[in-house]
Amino acid sequence: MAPDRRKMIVEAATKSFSLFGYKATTMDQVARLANVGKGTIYTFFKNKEELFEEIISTLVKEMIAEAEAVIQPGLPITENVHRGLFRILEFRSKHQLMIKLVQEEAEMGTLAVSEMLRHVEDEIIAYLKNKLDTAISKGSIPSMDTELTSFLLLKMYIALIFDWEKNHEPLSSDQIAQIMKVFLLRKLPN
Amino acid sequence: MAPDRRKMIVEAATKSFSLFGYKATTMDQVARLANVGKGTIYTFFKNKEELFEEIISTLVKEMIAEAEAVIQPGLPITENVHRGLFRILEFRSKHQLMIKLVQEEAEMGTLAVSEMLRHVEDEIIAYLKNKLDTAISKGSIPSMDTELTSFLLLKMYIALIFDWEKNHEPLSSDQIAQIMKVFLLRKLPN
DNA sequence: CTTTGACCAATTTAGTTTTTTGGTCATTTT
DNA sequence: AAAATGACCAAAAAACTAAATTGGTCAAAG
Repeated sequence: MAPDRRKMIVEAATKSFSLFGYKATTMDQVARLANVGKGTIYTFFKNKEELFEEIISTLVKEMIAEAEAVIQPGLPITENVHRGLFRILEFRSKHQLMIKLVQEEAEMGTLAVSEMLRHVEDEIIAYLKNKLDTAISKGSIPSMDTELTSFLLLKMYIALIFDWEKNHEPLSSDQIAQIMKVFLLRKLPN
Repeated sequence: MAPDRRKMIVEAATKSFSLFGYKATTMDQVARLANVGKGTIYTFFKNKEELFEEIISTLVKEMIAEAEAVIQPGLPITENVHRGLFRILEFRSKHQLMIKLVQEEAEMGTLAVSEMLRHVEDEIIAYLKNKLDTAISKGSIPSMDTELTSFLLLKMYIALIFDWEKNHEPLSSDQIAQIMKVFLLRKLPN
């Protein structure tokens, strides 16, 4: 039963990134936590950033699995887009690694972290766009620029959930759902 | 012909803030540029931040004057809101002081600057809300939550004009106008 | 062939000194 | 007397330095 070193490394790194952030996580620490020599890490990953990438990639997959889990085929597409997006942003604001990374970007502006968060955003938009394209081909919503719409939907959700609350009473899930419908049921330029 | 010292101070400070940003502008420099003893500044302004506030307040007034200048009473409200907002964001992205402040916030995170930019945003939203309230009372657009709508409109504009361009071809003014119409002509929850 | 940790250049941090800064106020100018 | 000034000060920031840490390598061990 040779231990799966790669897996141990990824688990150790995930834990450390979640706890201390990207910058404050040292490769020595990851090696120690993973019960592995430091050099071993470099047989699986070219460098620290690539290890980080693998972890974020897993996180994005989890995120999308979460979204898929709340989507119900019987419901209208507008409701499902809302549920999925809402779940993704909930995930984003509850998941320890995400919390830590967002915090690190805000207060230290670590470059690798900014790039990774941007990448996550792009993945969410791509996922959303895919859903919209399918819905259009099925005739559930009018044809539109799905790239632009996905982009706007995500930006709006982020603004409504994270920025609006800084000055106002939080919006109910229903209110947010209504706002989104305005977008999906009207034709946007394409 | 006693020189208007207050005015000279404000002009010198505006120039210096625009050129070097808030932090890098020293009160000594402002005094020198204004041909005034340093103590004189403090007979007009309680401190550096209050001087900054006065300048930003003037800038907001200019901004709104710019918006008013492109608004034409004959046009539909949706067109006018688009014109005004577009002009405001154009101003924001062209005006030297604004450019410098946005840059300073991004790369140094100066607290006083963040607060001031937030304040500017709030003023724009308040201006917009006022326009929408008037339009509703005249029956030009359906009744809606104007605070929320103004907030969303501004956030969307910023996303479309500044964020979208990072990955995509810039949108035409017409495209942006269309997106905005979707918002103004449909009832949002209130 | 895989794994390792001592090793190294390069970067970061911590500790210290020096300089600069916002703001005051006794003195000067008008 | 009222307004304006700039030398002055405590506090904050910048510059400098020494010390410690880091990501990554590689010869040796397993």
